[in-house]
Amino acid sequence: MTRAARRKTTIYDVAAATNASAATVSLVLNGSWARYRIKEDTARRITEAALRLGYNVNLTARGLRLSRSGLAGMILPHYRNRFFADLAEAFEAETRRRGLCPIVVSTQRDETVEVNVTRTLLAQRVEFLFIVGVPRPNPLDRLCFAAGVPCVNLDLPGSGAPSVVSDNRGGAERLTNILIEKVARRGGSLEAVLYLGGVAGEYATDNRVAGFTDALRAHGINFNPECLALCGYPPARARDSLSGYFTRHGRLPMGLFINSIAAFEGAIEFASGLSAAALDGCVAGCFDWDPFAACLPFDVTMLRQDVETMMQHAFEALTPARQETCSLVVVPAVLA
Amino acid sequence: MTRAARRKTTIYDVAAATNASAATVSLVLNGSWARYRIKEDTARRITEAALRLGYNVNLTARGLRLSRSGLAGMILPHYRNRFFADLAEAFEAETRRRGLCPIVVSTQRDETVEVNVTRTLLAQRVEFLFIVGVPRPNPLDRLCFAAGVPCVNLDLPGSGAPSVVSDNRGGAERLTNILIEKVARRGGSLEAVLYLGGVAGEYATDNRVAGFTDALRAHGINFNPECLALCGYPPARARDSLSGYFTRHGRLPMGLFINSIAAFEGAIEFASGLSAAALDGCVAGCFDWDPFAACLPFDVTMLRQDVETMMQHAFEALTPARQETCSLVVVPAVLA
DNA sequence: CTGTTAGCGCCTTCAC
DNA sequence: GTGAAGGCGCTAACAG
Repeated sequence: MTRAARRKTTIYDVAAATNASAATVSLVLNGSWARYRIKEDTARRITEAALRLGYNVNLTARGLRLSRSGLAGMILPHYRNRFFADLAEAFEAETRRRGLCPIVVSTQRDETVEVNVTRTLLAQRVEFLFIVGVPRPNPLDRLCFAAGVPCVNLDLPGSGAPSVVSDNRGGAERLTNILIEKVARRGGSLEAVLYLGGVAGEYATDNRVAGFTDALRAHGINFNPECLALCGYPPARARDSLSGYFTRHGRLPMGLFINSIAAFEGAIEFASGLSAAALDGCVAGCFDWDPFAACLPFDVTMLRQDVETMMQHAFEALTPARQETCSLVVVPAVLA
Repeated sequence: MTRAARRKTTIYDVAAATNASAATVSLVLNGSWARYRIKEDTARRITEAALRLGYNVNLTARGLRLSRSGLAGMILPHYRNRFFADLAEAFEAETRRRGLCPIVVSTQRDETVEVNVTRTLLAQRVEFLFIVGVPRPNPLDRLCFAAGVPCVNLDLPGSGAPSVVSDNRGGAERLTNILIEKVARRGGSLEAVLYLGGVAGEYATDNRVAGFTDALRAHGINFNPECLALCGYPPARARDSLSGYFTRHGRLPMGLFINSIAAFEGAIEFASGLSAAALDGCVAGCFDWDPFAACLPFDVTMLRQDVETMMQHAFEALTPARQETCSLVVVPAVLA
């Protein structure tokens, strides 16, 4: 039989092969045959035939019948950093544990793609949807609500559904305190601490900056807006920004608070062109984590977003009651 | 109306609301109404009602009817390096371009998970499956074949389906030549070139080692098995292996051929504890790429697997004729 | 131009 | 213990 001609084997094929009815086959193959007191022999015959014929449930048909697709959806910007990659893997693991099939789709931060993908996933009748790293998730939340599909915003919050985010502010404050302590121990000036990367007006950046300035103020440091280099996300911007600082001050900042791993990449790119002497005595903290960055010959403390805990809260937020409240769960970040 | 009570609106709802039949609604909503010369007014009425009622196709039902799920599957080990992450994103992009919905699932290199996930995806009736980075893909290929679902092995080849892989051997040879040239220009001994990482007996490692030794031989270097530190994949193994070399020889190798990004991570970890003097004059080449690694203060040349081209060949291998041949396409790697 | 009919493969209820 | 029947939502063929 040629490959193209073959139709997949159905419960009817199995039924015909065993002189049983499709209903019996269904009962047996779903394990609920004991409840119907089907003869053990019949059950065995059917199981064997199914195996022999290479039977495989058609989850599409089952989904239609049961109005449950067995699909779970997640959309995220991309897989190219550890935070998103880990989130995707944690989601898949938990999803599989629940007997569902994960559908993770990246949207490259394109709003049109976000909407289209959400529409597609809803049309596929995913049983719930996690919306990760979308700055304005409300339109997507509304789509889910209209479709009666529970959803949760992760990483970036929205008012249209429960949200689970990292403790950007508290984490940044903690990280800054570590930075301050290190600088002080080296006898450096606390004025010379720079915040590098991120975008003003953005949820994560704003909160991290708030934590940063909280810590500075608590140490009696009169805050200077020039300490903020919110130059955006692309590594090249961070590189150029740090380069500019270096040119203006003739040296690196004593302490460097780096907004995220992308900015850190840019900082490293600039630093890699400097002499060892120029780097000496400089300490850094980064709100984000990467295994590569973790083994660099620089004094850098990294904060990791607690993906496991976030995922746990996200799944808890799927219950109908929680869906109504649109609660905001803030998960502490951990030192890497 | 409470959320739980709401049933999703179907074409029947739209039909009832517009005094049309379900078939007409279906035709209109699928855009093929012009072909059936449906009155423009009717079409408009139906379109409007659909929008107003928040109608959304049920792709499950459509899939059942058409025996086409609209789903495309890919399994891969994980998302935690750029090669796999880029592969996943390229797959998604191409898949969406074809009007399909991508399902990418990571298996953590667990054979049981690989089989279960493949089964699930086949049960979801994916229209084809890409199998990425599975050392022994044949069992999975057979499952797909039995289900009549086209599949392609990517990154690691198998004899049960067409395969698309990087030119491990040629790429490694090219990279080694660059390494040799650099070492020679610095007046270093070509004997002191080390291959670090990977596992003997494994497809990718074996081919890369072959390319490595090809290049050495072509330069008249009498091959020494001690130049091969096939210590495995975990960064810590590479770190310890390099540390051992350092202890034995009192210095780093002049040239370092690194099997993959994971080994590079380990090498960096060890190197970060060395003085600048100890690093000076040492050059490295890595068969793999990472944006972070690319901006480190080390002389390292990196080879990137050409994900776009691989993906292109993979999609071409989906045609029935190509499925029969189980061909092997070897895609050149590119300098990063 | 539009409605009717007949399933796609599966599961559940209800007879027998 | 097992089979028959109905229907999940959609679409393609065929009537009108």
